Formats: sequence, structure tokens, C-alpha cells
Amino acid sequence: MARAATTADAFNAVAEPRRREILDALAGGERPVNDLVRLLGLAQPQVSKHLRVLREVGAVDVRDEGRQRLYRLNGHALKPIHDWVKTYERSWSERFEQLDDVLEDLKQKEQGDAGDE
Amino acid sequence: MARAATTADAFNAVAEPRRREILDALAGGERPVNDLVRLLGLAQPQVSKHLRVLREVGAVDVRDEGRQRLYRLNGHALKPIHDWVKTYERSWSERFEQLDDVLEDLKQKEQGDAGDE
DNA sequence: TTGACGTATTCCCATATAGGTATATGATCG
DNA sequence: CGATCATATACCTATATGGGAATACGTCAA
Repeated sequence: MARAATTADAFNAVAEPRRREILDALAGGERPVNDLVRLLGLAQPQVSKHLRVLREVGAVDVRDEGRQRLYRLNGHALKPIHDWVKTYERSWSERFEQLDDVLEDLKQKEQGDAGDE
Repeated sequence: MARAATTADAFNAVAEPRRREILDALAGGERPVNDLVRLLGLAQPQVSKHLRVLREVGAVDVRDEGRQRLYRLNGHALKPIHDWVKTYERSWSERFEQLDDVLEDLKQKEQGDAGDE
């Protein structure tokens, strides 16, 4: 087997920097393809291809408006990524380290108190 | 050009589900390779390869202990992912929607008050 | 209808896998 | 030293890109 398809899930879709840029651009609101082409400085077909991948994982929605196709962010598709990486926040967040200290204290007090139950 | 290397950054490294599983397994603490082999049910060479990728993006550290190599999680490498995806939390979090409401209220009050500066 | 505009799709190519299998490397034991 | 355990690496293969160029498709204007 080769690498998993970029359309397999949000993790793969978002591994490509250009696609993250597209999502960042769409964070400001709905945009037609050519807007993105200008903003990212990519060729139009490339943008369309990236948009397709993002569509397939549900990270963007499309709406037809005359000859244009307006793309809109659908951040919900990114929630699994957030959920996963959030559990590692402890590794770099000072706040969580302090929380760990507090929990450690509580634990020791409990042991100092009565035993089981 | 083909797809970016998995060792290019944490986003690419973590796009592979097995590698996320490895990190999840290491969240419990330092482990030798064979532990991971058993836990994930993968062939040993595959695990070593995934670990190499994770090492190259800094998501794990290694330590030699006799014939074993103990791998340890280094969640700091995942911070960029968290930082990026966090900005989209608004899309699904009820808390953020409520925050938006509050900010909207403040805005309207400001406009009701004196004008510029 | 003809033409222009905005997008999507098709082809082609170079590249980087991820898995399987075999093997090399290192350390420890007898 | 020779054998064994724990890992890493080398090879090979099928596959899925991502970019470039050309082109098809749908809509609107004259």
C-alpha cells in the first residue's frame, strides 16, 4: 500500500500547506475560486484540485452563484484534529503543568487522610 | 512534485493513523520498540520506520538502555498543529458562539456610546 | 450563435511513501 | 568467540499524489 489518500480524512487533507492556506483564507468568509488563486499565487487548476480534496473531507462547502463557485469554510471537519492534539497540550502548556501540580497536591492530601472509599 | 515528505513537518508525520497510535501509546510513558510492536500489532520494521519519522519531526525522543531503545513522547512538536487548528474551534464550540454573542453586544453598546477615540 | 469568463477535469511525470521480507548492526550472555 | 535478543536499514512493489499544460463545461453578454 502507498500512503493514505489525502481525501481519507481531515488529517491527511490538512497535511498539505496550501490547503491550510486555503482554509485560512476562507476563514474570512465565502470566496470564489479566483480570489483564492490571487491570494495564494497558485495556478487555477491547482486551487480547484485542492478545493476538491477539502470538499471531500467536508472542510469546505460550495455554492453556485452565476458562473462563480463560492467556497465556504466548514471548520467542523477539523474538530477530530483538535480533539486529538488537545490531549497533548499538557506537554507544552504552563497552565497544564500547574494543574498537574495541584492534582499532585490533592493526591497527597488524600493519602494523608483516611484510606479507602 | 509529489506529495511532501512525511518528515517535512508534524502535520505530515501525524497524518498517518499508526503514528498517532504510537504517540497515544507513548503518552503513558517511555516504552521500548517491542512494546509498541505488541500494542499496535504491527511488524517490527514498520514500527521502527514510523518511529524514525516521528523522531525526525521531533515528536519523540530516544534513549539507549542496554539492547533496548526507549522512546519517549515529545508533545512539543505537536504545538504548531494545535495552534493552527485552535483558530477554527469557533466553528464547533458552543462556548465560542456565546462569546461571539457577548462581543456583538459590546460592539453595539460602544456604538451607542460616544463615537471615535 | 459566438465569445469570453470562471472552474473543473484530464493527462503526464517525478516522487515519496507504507507494507513485506530479508538482512545488517549492537549489545548481552555463556 | 558464538548465539540470541532488540532494532534499524535495505530492497522491492503498488499507489497516490501535486504541479504543469491543455482542454472540457457551464454561464452570461452581445
